[in-house]
Order: sequence, then C-alpha cells, then structure tokens
Amino acid sequence: MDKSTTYQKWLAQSRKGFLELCVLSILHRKGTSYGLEVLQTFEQVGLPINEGTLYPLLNRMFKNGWLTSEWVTPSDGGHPRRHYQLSDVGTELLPQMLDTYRSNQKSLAQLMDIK
Amino acid sequence: MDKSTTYQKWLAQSRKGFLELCVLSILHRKGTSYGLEVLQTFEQVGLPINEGTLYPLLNRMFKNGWLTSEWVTPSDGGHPRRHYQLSDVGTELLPQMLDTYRSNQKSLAQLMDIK
DNA sequence: GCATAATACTTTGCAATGCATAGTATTATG
DNA sequence: CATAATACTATGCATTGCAAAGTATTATGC
Repeated sequence: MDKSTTYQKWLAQSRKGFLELCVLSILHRKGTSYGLEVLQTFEQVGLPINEGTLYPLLNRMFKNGWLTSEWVTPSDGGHPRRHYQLSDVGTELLPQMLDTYRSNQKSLAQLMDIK
Repeated sequence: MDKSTTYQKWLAQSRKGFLELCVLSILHRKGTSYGLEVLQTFEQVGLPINEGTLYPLLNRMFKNGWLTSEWVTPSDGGHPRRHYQLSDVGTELLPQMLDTYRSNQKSLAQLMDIK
C-alpha cells in the first residue's frame, strides 16, 4: 500500500479515544452543547471531524453514562436540537483521561530522549 | 456497563496509532532494536504494553514498509532475534506523525480554553 | 544428559471506533 | 409550494489493542 494511504489510515486510528477527551473538554467548558455546534467547535480548533464520527460518538458517550441529554427546541423557533452535558461520571472521567493523555506525552518525550 | 470497564476500554482505544509513533521514536533513537527490547523500553517509560500488541504491530509496520528487518543471532550465542530499524519511509513518517500529535495537543489546549 | 525455565516470536479471535455514505425529519427561504 | 439549510440517524467496513495459547530455540540445575 502506498505511503499516503497508510498515513491516512494512521490518522484515523490516532483519533480513537482522543475524540472522547475532546468532547468531554468541550462540554466541560460550554456547560451544554449539541451535535452541530460541537462539530463546528472541532473545526474551529483545527481538528475537523466527520458527522458520521461525531453523532455516533455522542450517542455512545450518552449510552455509557458519560453524558446526559435532552431535546431542546430553540425559543426563537428553529430545528430542535439534542443537547448534551457532562454527567457525574463524565465529570469524574475528564481529569482521569487528561492524566492518561499527559502521562502518554511524558512517556513519548522520554522515548525521544532515551539511549 | 460499569465505569471502570468503559474507562479500561477507552485506555486501549486511546493507544491506537500512538504506539506506532512510539515505536518509530524508539527505533530512531536506538538505530536498531528487537521485540523484547522494545517491549522493555515501553515498560521503562511507564507505558507497559502487551506482547500480543507489540509483535503484530512491528509486523504491520514492516509490511507497510515503515521498517526494515533482519534476523540476528547474538555473537555470544543466545536466542536469535528479529531486528528492526527505520526505513526511508519510516524516517519520513516520524516527523509527520509528531506534527500531527502536537497539532492535536494544541487543539485540545484550545478546547479547554474555549468559551 | 535431560527436564525445566527463560528468551523470543507467532497466531487466532474478539471488541471498539473513525469514516464514508446514504437516509430521515424539521424549519427557513424565495 | 419547492428547494435549501439545519440537525440527527443508520449501516457497513477496515483497523488495531488485547487476551490467551502456542511454537521454537537457548540456558540452567540436578
């Protein structure tokens, strides 16, 4: 397989798990948000992701009990949105995941410096 | 599913892709190495991984053309080892992956700081 | 010398998830 | 009223970390 293809595949793989951490961070900061807004937030910070990635992701996180969710119809009319926010579990998980992420960072830094 | 279980699963997922970056870094620093030594190196930097993870990983990276490989019998006797080192492709990939990793770091930092 | 341990790698099957693509439903616009 | 925009859902695929068991070669202890 050619170089750019394997790299593209690696890119997708490298996002596994990381996206959960990002979503938890977004909802922690915003308090509450919904699919499209989260999608746009990802784009704003230079990490565009696929619709077909985010929506199932939010659903899984909800089913795992990391998020709570409710349908909200905007007061000014507009399409109803499914709002999400951190559950107690999600609130507990966020710093744990951050620790893991930073620990991995340190491990990598060590590897780059090892004999 | 209970909290600790979903967290454990996330842990495994979050290593996808990351381990390739680590292996490339190790081989970049060491010049050459083999399975068990790489395994021990991971452990030394506080990132223990499974045998059944590493060996297939090295094989895939080799098949993808990221690594070169040769069987080496230690001069003082001992079990023959399969040595690996970076190929030209691997040498090119390492900084690319590092860039991606750091770019993700920045994105996450922004997410944690966003309104 | 022979059984056991240590070293080193291989193989198989499973579960989880990012992506691509297509589909559905509701609201806004001309 | 038709078309576009907003917002979410559903399906199938490929990839990979892990667990567990297996294979083969070399070293060690009695």
